[in-house]
Amino acid sequence: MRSRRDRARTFTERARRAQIIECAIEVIAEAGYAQASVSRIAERSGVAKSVVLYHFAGKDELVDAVVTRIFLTGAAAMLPSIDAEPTAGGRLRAYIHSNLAFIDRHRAYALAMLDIWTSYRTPTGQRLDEAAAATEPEGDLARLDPEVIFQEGVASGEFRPLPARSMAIALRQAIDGAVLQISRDPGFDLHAYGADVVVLFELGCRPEPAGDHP
Amino acid sequence: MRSRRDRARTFTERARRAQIIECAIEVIAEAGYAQASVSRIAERSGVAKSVVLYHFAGKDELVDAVVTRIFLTGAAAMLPSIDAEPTAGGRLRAYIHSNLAFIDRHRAYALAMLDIWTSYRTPTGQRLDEAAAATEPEGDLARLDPEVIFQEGVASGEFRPLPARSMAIALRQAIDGAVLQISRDPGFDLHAYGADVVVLFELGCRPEPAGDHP
Amino acid sequence: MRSRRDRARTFTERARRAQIIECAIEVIAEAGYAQASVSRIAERSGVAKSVVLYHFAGKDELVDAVVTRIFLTGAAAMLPSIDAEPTAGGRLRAYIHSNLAFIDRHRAYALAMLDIWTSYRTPTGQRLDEAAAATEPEGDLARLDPEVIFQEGVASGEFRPLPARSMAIALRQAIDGAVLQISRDPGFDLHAYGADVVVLFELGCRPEPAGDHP
Amino acid sequence: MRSRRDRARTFTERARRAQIIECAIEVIAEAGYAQASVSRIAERSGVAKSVVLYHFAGKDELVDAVVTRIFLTGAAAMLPSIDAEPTAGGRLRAYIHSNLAFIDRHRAYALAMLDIWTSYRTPTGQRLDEAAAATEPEGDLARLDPEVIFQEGVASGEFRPLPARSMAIALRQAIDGAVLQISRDPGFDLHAYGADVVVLFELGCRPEPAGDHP
DNA sequence: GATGAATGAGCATTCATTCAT
DNA sequence: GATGAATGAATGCTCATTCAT
Repeated sequence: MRSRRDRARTFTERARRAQIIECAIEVIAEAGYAQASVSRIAERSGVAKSVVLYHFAGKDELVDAVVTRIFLTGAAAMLPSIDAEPTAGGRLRAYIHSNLAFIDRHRAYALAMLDIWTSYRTPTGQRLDEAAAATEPEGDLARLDPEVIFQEGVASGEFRPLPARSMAIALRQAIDGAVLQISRDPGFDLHAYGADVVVLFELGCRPEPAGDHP
Repeated sequence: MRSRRDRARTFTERARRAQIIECAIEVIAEAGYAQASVSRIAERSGVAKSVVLYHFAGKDELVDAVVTRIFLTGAAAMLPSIDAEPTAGGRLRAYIHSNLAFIDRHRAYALAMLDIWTSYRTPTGQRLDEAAAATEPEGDLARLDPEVIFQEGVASGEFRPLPARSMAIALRQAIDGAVLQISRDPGFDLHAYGADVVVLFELGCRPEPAGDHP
Repeated sequence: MRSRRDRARTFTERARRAQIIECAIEVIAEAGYAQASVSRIAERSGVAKSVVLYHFAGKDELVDAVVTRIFLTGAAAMLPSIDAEPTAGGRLRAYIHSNLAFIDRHRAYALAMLDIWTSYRTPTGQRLDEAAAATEPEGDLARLDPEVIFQEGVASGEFRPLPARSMAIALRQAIDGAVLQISRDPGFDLHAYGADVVVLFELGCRPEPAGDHP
Repeated sequence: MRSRRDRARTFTERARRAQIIECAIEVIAEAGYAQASVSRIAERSGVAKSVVLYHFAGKDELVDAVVTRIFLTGAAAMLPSIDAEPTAGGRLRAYIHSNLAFIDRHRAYALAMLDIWTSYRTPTGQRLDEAAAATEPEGDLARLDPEVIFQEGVASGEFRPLPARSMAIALRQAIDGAVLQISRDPGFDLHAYGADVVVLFELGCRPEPAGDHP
């Protein structure tokens, strides 16, 4: 669902939007989505509350823009590393490491995304998925879905015949778990955790040696 | 008048409390913690808003009761299966299967718990962990912490020398991922997913055969 | 306006009422009228909230009973001293001293009375005067009105031809001022203040010597 | 957005605030402080409840503004008359007359102030004194404290060696008594009462003639 | 006599949103 | 473009009162 202002924005308009989005991310990351009122976001941005709602049709559109911004930034950070890998195993490792590196470098982004992901609900109780899925670029979403990597690994024989969907769920959750950890303990070692997750999934994907199940 | 906590509650009181707790769980599961106002919970319970606050000192006490109720139900469902297993591997499997079975049988409980776990913040921004840790029975909490299982498996040589903390995070997240899935797709096959997670962690925990890395 | 239970109360009933009245006075004195909810008064009395409203038709009737209790106690403490004095000047001194002595000995009574006097309002905004005036024994009220003393002093020539009404207002207020003081500083010296007030009014009432206004 | 206090208020803002303060004073004067809810004040102002809370951070800030408004108006009305008098006796008369004149001309102000003064309690039970003392201009407060006048009169020999504190209490109470009277009987003659109080305190302060106590 | 339970009216406050300027 | 002002809906909570037992 595109706003009437989606096309042909002036430079100022784009700059203001970007600034407000950035501040919204910070506020959500620091105080949590529930405490991130339009007022607080405006205050952080140094503009009047009504300015925020001038640039965004409503709070939902702002959240939408925030999600898109985080997603695109994440995709830009992760896709090159992943696409550079020729093997499914390589892409799996690259996926995990680049995602955790992104989380480490853009903690506010990761925290905000997780918080929105878990807290955002429409008045009817639905989660983020629908609206977001509609606005996000299909292509990138697919390329960032680890299920594809697992499927490719199985198809090429690199991985055992594993259930790609279940593995993808477990992997996404393992990575999101890292965000939860840094929200509780900023000193949490993301790099080490990433290595541990890589090992877990490497062991969990390896084709069984012939004599393993005699 | 003795204070509400001082003495045993009457039958009516216990029944009402239980009913309100149950309704609160349903509302949280359906609409999310943020949308679960005292009003909505009362409405669902078929009583006036003030009745809820007559039986619970405040919203915090209600949430507390909800968390305790879910936790105790979960612990009662999981601990027997886990404690019955003599090996760490057996306990790991029992942990996963009993947890997913509990999620399947008490979907609202699982959804509500996950939502509270991720959404609840004290006014100062802290998450559930602290308050909960203080009020919940120490012993059960520890026995339900998968980190212990991993540590025991490593100690006994059943498992490879794995990082217990990271593995516990990944496992908890893998299980919570199942809750997220059923919230999006009630037809999601929890049993199959459980089996897949068991395999992933069995493979990820197995001691390396001597000649594995020649 | 007399409640239907005004006559023929059992012993238990009277005891309960007296106990609740006493507790109400304490609570009002300590926390202020606005904070003196039926709940708090019941709690202090060690009975259920509904018991208070079983013995008193409503909060207003309770306040009424409190006011009457305080007034009667005060009258009983003051009237003998006052009535024992043959002269208006003597009665004036006795009035001030006995009133301040009563305040000192029954601080909770005095504080509660002042608080009700200044804080109590009917929903329409009217002060205590009406309802109270209706229930209090006319005779005692009149004998405790300092205006009468001033009138008698003027009539007998003991006092200058002073405006009895204004003097009575000023005197009542001077005495109530003492209650305000102890509410702010319990160490306030009521006895010394009483002596000062006596001097002020003695000087203010003395007939002018012949040559004073040449 | 700059915080509400940061910079000069706009004309509209100042006007609305003044209007709401004025209405708050009226409501407090008529119905009493305890009954003066934000709702009633808004209703009287002809605006929505939320408008009041848009212009004042909370009820406390509104009450603060009310107290300041009344105090400053009163000080402006009284100080010139008092400061114009060279003698303590003159200042005493000016104090009483200017105060009663102010009460007469701004009846709502006087009633509201008295009600706040006697009814306002912080959640911890403290009265207005502390917070007010902190925010009000030190100088004016001191110059409006009658105790100083009594002390000066004693020091200069104009007055007998009287207890300044007790006299100040009695005087303040005598004046507040006038406010109570008009709240009960709007026809009460403030001017005449003022003259009576002046006489009372003149007689009560006069140095004793040498042969007075033979 | 006593009380637990229930309730509606009211409270201060927060918030997303609208609108005239 | 930007914003101050206004507003209604909703939130958690308190309280006096009613009523069946």
